Amino acid sequence: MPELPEVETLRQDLCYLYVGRKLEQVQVMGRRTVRRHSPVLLASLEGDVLGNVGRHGKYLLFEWESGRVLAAHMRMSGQLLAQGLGAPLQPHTHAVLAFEAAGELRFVDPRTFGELFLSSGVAGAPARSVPELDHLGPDALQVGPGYLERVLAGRKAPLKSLLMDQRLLAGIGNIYADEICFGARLRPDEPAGALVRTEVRRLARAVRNVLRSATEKRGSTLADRQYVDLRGEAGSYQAEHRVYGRAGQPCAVCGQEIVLVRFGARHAYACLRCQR
DNA sequence: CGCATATCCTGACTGC
DNA sequence: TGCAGTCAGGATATGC
Repeated sequence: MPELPEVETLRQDLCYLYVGRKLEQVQVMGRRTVRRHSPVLLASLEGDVLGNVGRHGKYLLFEWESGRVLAAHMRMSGQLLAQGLGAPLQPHTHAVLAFEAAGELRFVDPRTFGELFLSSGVAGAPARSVPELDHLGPDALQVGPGYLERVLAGRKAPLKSLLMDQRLLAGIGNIYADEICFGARLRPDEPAGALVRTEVRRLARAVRNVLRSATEKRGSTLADRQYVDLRGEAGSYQAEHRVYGRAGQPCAVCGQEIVLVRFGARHAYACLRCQR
């Protein structure tokens, strides 16, 4: 389930493989994948040249030379895969973009939560020019301590819930929320508004450090291999996870057992000795 | 408004 | 071995 580091890895590879290439043919098989508008609208991109691939939070933004923007979100099980022209279609392939002399880009998604849509906005301008994404907060790599202090003040919801709230900051999901809380030495189930200034500063540093390091390692690929890169290869940040999925294992810092903390219907992995 | 909960969906896993 | 039940959790809708 791609979060910011995985989506950023996809973005970089997409730029390398497809920017400057002409889109030859679009096929949409999954009605649910293209659900915001008629699937045939995507075919109007045929003949367009890819100018850039941007990202805001977990959204990929394909910016075409015509000025149009194709947005993609993988949600839980979506994958973007680069394949040779006409290679056998794997199950749950919902869309295929065939590029001139660059093979096919395929959207594969068993659970069909992911989506593709052509934005009513225009490329070239900042991400704000995609009106469908207006509700998102700033990209998580762009936020600093001042912003976090402002949006967390007075909030009673658990810190982890707010870190994952895309309206506050965009790009953090389940795995990195846990790793960020550990990096900041803060309890994920603590009311977010209870943080004092030095703690918010630690949080801002952890957001940046964890997301940066994870992107350098090309993201996290778990045993279910729900996230793999364009070539189907795994990331390697899972080896650096300090708490996520490590219940029962000793904390790398203090040796105390990592536990699964439950709060409401949610849960988080944490070291309760290191984290407040 | 803020916060919690149900929903979408398939595949992997658990327990009988 | 098979099969029902549970869980995974990103975004959105709705309920309080």
